[in-house]
Amino acid sequence: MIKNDIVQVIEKKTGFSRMKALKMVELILNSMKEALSNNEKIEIRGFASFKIVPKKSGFGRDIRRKKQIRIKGGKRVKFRPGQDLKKL
Amino acid sequence: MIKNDIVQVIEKKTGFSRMKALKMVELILNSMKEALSNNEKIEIRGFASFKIVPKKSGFGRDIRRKKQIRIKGGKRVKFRPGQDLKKL
DNA sequence: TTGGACTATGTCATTTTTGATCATCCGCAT
DNA sequence: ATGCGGATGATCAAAAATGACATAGTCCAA
Repeated sequence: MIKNDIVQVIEKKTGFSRMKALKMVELILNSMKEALSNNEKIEIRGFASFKIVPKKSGFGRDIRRKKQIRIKGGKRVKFRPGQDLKKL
Repeated sequence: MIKNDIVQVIEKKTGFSRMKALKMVELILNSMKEALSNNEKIEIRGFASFKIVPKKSGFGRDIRRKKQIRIKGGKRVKFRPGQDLKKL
């Protein structure tokens, strides 16, 4: 499923034009991205929760050169599936 | 951020009633849940991708009894943040 | 429709998650 | 506004993800 598939669902279920449906999807995704950008957690019961956690990883590996690589800290988005997504 | 926060964004940006805005959010989340239920992966460029992967974990732990617990296989939803969510 | 931009894949060592359970906290439907 | 059902945190050991990079594959804006 890609973004356009979701847009089509909106079109069918609401009768909106493709552009209007696309706008709906973008609005929702953008508001979620913005919340995460502000280090805010998101919790949607029955779907999932997302939250920002500090990144501590220290090493990785460059396969080609077969040597370790230093990984800088930062932030990560932690995802946790909600109940509905656990019953799969 | 909770579901209602997203609904409010839709209300403001579109002028929809709360109920209509809520319906939009539900429609989108449900279509995503349904896709995952069908073992379908979801890929939204710039946001994130979700896909179903087999659960292989074999052990867990019961704190109270302090002993290992066998964990049965199943499915998991793997989440990968898109580019926009990595620039946080 | 097309190509530019973004994602998947494969690799290794270290970091992080997983999973059951209970109590506490909180989303959100009524 | 309330309460019910769902989510979080803590715990430990084993299992899986992370991260850089190049290539192949694909999403999606114009």
